[in-house]
Amino acid sequence: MNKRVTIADVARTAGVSMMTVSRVVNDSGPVSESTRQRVLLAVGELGYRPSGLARGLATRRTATIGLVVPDVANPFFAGVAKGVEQIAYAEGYNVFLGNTGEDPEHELTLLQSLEEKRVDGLILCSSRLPEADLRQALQWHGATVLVNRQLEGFGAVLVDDQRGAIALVEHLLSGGRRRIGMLAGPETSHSCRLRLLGYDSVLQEAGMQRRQGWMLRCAPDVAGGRQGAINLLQAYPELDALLCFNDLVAVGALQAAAELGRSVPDDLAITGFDDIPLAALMTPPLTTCSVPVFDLGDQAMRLLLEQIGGCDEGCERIVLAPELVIRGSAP
Amino acid sequence: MNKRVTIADVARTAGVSMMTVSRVVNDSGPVSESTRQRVLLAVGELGYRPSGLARGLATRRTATIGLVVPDVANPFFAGVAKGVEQIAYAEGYNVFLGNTGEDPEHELTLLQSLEEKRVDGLILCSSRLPEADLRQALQWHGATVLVNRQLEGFGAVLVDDQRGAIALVEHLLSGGRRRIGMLAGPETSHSCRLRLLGYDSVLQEAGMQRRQGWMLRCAPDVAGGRQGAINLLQAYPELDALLCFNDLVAVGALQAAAELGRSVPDDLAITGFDDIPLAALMTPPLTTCSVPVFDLGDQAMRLLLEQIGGCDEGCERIVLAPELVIRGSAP
DNA sequence: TAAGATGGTGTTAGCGCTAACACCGATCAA
DNA sequence: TTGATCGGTGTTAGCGCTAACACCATCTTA
Repeated sequence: MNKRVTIADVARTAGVSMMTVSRVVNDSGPVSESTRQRVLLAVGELGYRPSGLARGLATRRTATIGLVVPDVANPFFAGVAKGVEQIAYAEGYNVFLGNTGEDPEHELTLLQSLEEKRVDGLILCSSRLPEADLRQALQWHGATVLVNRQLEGFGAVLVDDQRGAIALVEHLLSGGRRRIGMLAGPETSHSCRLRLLGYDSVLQEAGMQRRQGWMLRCAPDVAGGRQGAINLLQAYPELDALLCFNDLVAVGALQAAAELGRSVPDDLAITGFDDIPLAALMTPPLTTCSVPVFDLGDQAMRLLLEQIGGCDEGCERIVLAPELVIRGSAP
Repeated sequence: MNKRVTIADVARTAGVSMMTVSRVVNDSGPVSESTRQRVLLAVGELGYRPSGLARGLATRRTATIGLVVPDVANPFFAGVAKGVEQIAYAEGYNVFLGNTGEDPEHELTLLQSLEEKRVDGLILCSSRLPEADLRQALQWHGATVLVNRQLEGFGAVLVDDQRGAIALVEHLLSGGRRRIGMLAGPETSHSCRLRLLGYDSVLQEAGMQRRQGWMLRCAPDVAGGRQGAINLLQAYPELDALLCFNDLVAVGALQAAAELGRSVPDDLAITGFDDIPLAALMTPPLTTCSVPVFDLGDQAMRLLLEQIGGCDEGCERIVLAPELVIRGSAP
């Protein structure tokens, strides 16, 4: 690994000034065809690769955005990431994908290091930070868009979680279920709060307040769902339906039900949320609420681009509608 | 968004030189306790965040490594990523996760942009690039470790794919299957080549050459597996087993089998590879070959650290053993 | 007491790049 | 003719940070 080739080396080789090389490389400003060729030749010969660090320092742009998610292994976020990337790459931006592992502390350090990298923008999915910490962490960032979370003054792309939960619970009620438990997600999850709200409101309206204890929180993944369902079903065997925070949790619940000898859907109905690809593949396939994940990412990136563009219009709030998907786990 | 706070602002506020601020912020060199406090106060007051760009330019280190995978949504790579991240964060490195979407061209531009970002190291998983392109793309990179792919002169962490495939095929044979088809992955996949080799070698030894056409390539995901299986099974209904490139393909095949009215495992055995979490959750659960994904990432990062450390010992090749996992889809 | 070591601080000179302007000859309109 | 305009090129001055050294008090040690 010899010393890196710099723009000065190229300039010397091609017999022009550094500025001219810069013009050729970035296609900015006029350069005669013959010098352009000479420069490109030198670039190829030497294997010159401009330093993004130096360029970023000089231009105050890095052509990079940060995308922070709680769990890359969750297909939900993988979908969002695809949406973001598609637009980003088309616009010449790189995407720096960061994984917090559902850990707020890690989320904080990640946000900090993205700030030090001087990313041009930030998309933050389902932040698990308390509001005060979140606001503090974002105050020095430039363009920022939140996904699945809102915060006064920031652009956001959201799902109408409450409506989704309402649809699911109403569906369960119409299927004759009366003792509906809920496996909720993290307390700091904005989506979870809204889904709980929806759940409660339907029960209230039907004149059947939620029984104390029928709601249990668990980690928003398969293992968490399994353990949560076991705990919940052993404590309250009378439950005839489980409204799960998301599909992964529902998959865990499905597993737990099998282990406990409860048959789904006859004996116990189970619903998820998100409609990840896996949902349709389970036995029985999951009744869930489909969320347009790709659009979430896509819209978030568009909003971010507006903010970066500076037209100050990127702070709106976009709400996407989820859609009830009825399958075998709760027909 | 006011002008950014720089080290000079902090120095002025604290009444010291920039160098002293730098010493405090990086904890390098001696500083008296009283000035340290004064500087930290100023840092907090102004909300100073050092510029990684400027620092990287000055130190020639970015404390960042690049991790390139073909598909973040594949739990296999999510597992590898977790392994990499754990070690990386412990050692103070950030991980820049890049997704090629199985597209070689995108892979090239990604590698290029990582080079421009001057990452300190690169972990490249299951590269889909032809050998010549790959070598060319890596020649200017510093420390590099490959996962699931080998290339003369580069450190690599591999799975003994051939042995894994052999174990699977022998298991199928011992279960009485005689007409074993294969749903293979991309031609450029190193793992795929080895698994094919294993498959052929067992058949050869058993004196039963693979029938022309019993091998079909498909995209290495659920949709690809489903379509591939439909094509293969319609062309060769006599097949009594399907050796799938990976678990996602096997899941697709499972779907296809159901659609075509073939019962698994009675009528048709199906095997996967990787043992992603989903594999155990299918109905029937997948017989597969378990790969220690977390270790793959973990070892790759260790190797990379050795290379970065410069002890020149990071170019070994580490081969991890897969393990046959027998479940319902091929008992 | 002179010669060194040590802790604490500042100065200088880049790292590799580009914004902004300056310059020069050629072309063009009035 | 004069001045304006424009394509093509170079010069200067940073962007924000740190390596390397210089400096000056103290404090050792023989």
